[in-house]
Amino acid sequence: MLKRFTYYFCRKFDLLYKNMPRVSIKSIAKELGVSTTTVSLVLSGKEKEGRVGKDMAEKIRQKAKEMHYEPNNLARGLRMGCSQTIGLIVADISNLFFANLAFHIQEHAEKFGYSVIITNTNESDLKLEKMVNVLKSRQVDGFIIVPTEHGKPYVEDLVKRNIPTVLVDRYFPEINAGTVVVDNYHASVKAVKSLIEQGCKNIGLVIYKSQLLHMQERKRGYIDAVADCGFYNSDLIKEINYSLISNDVPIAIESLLLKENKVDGIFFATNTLSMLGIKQLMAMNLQIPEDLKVVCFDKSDAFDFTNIPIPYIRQPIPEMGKKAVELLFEQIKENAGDKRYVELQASLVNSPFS
Amino acid sequence: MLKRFTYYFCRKFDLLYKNMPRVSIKSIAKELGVSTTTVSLVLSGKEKEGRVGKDMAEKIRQKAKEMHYEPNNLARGLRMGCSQTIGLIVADISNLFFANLAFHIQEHAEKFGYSVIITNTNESDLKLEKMVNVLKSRQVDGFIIVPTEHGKPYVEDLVKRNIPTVLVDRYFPEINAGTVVVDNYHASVKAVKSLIEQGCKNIGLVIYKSQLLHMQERKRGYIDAVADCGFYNSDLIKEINYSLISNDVPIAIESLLLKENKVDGIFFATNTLSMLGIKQLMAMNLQIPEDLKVVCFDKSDAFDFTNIPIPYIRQPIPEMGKKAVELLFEQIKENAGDKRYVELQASLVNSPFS
DNA sequence: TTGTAGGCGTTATCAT
DNA sequence: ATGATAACGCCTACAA
Repeated sequence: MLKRFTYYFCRKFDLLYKNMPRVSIKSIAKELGVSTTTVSLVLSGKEKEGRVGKDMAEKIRQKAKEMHYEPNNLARGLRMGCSQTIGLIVADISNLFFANLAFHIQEHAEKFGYSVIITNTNESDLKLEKMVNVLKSRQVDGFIIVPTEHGKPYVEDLVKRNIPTVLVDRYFPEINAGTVVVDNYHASVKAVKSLIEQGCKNIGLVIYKSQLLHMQERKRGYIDAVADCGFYNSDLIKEINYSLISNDVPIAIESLLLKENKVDGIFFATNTLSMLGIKQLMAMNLQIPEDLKVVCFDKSDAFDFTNIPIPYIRQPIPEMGKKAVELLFEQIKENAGDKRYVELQASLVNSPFS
Repeated sequence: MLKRFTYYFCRKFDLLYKNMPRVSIKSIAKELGVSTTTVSLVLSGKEKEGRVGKDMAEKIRQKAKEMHYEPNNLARGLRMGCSQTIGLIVADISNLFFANLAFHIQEHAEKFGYSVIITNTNESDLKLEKMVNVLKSRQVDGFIIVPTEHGKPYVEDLVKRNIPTVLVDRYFPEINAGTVVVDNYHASVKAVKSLIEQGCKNIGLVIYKSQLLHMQERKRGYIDAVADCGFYNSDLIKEINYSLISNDVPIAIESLLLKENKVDGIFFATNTLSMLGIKQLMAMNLQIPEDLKVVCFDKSDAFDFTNIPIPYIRQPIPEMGKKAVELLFEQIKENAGDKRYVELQASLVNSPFS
């Protein structure tokens, strides 16, 4: 990827330089007739070890404030070899799950003086590759990634190059990257069992068609749970193509309700699927939970909107974000060999009484 | 703001340098026995004007790919005086409206080789100030800001310093910054009129208590619309404190339904307010639209979830994001004097049949 | 306690 | 057509 972006706009700075001379450590030093070393020492809080005079230090701080000095993080990053920046790659920041995740990652990273550059893949492997390169160019100190369906090679490459990398939500067990996921298998089991306990015998599954392990685990959880009660029927598993959801979910729902299937419960494996699915159920005038019981993976805003109780699996998003940042910092700090794999437990929540 | 962040982690690079020497223009040059100038010229696509030999150029590109060269944007930013980065400050990235806005800003900025650093204020003025400084330090080429209640001074300061700045959603008309908003006044009028057309005579307003102009405009639109029909009654305006919404919205709703008020329609001025409000209406077992008609500002995921038709004002978020980036680039390119003010029209949508 | 100088990776200017 | 060099702003060994 050597394609370079054209720099349309930078000419502006030819002008800017003359109008507004950037205030730098050097200009402060000149102003006070001291060396840049002294100023740098003071302004980066190293005056203690740096042995700078008490009054000198005060004078410098004073002047810096007066001149509205702001450190240049590009220069510092260049010098120090690290940018204090995290690259976050998610599928789509406008999805509530990722937006929440991003929020918590940011809030936690900020405490350590780190900023976050967020980019979207829109589930495209190509875009993942591109974004990895963009962020690499920007010298991010590490990556937090929600990988795409076939994104493994790009993640693998990062790990091979010893670039701090943490996977969230989705993961590749054979790759030695930091990993933060929920226990998708047991979460699914829990969800399905709850339907069974309510008396469901024909439970349908609506899930994405994907090789990604987190989806496979959710499916496996479903299968084991229904099989355990002798209710397994592969016709009740509806695998939806990501790019065709709006079309395929209603079809799947209708199929599940045909008389040969006649499900009495449905497990939706993601929030988007559940949104579309329940909408379809409504359109078909089915009463939840009277006619049909439902349980979902991930909450949707919609759930506490109605008076229909829709139980869902709650992933601990704040913890996931926090853990992801923690694992990343571990890698950034010390280039340890083995990365940590963190599995969090999800809980079953009965909306809207949560 | 001279407080400096401590650099916990950078020692890592003392190691890294030895393990994995960064491949730079210089290392490519050395490898090929040419000067860095030549390499730079080729790799930044300036070989045409730069008059570099056809075969030389090819050799360099070849080598660069072979060595996995990635340009260092920190260095380039330092040299060029611009970072190809936009600082985006929103209230809360986990809110669907801002998440959507951020998505479209990113997608558009990316086309020009720009990255976006997103930060949240959580509606705190202090945090806005902090974030402006953080992003300044990172040498962002410009700001796109959703300001906080009392954020004016910080925006003003940016503008005074000639730093490209665009306000979105909320704005200060007396500040000469680029501005992208919807016509909140007419949107509100439209919303309220639609209730009136459906026969409502006692229309309540649930809105944030805020001096911000966009809220004031929504309120003004409501007032003018009801006054125009002779239905104005100030008791029907409920102003909610942002930090107390979960508490105050239900109270407001209940108050609107007391027999002395007995509203037959409610206009919610934001999506968060509508979520909480409608939830409360449900809890009170009121049928929409039979018992009470409703209209909202901004959509919520929830709306197409039920079979209840909930009309809402749709802000053109993709266009807003695109326009914001455009206005920003205009400022970055040429330090023009007057900034543009762009007002977009919002439309009334009848969910779920949109 | 303070100063000097070199270099991080780029690009721009000026030579050759 | 290519090269040498300086500079962007910062940090830090090493002097003084």
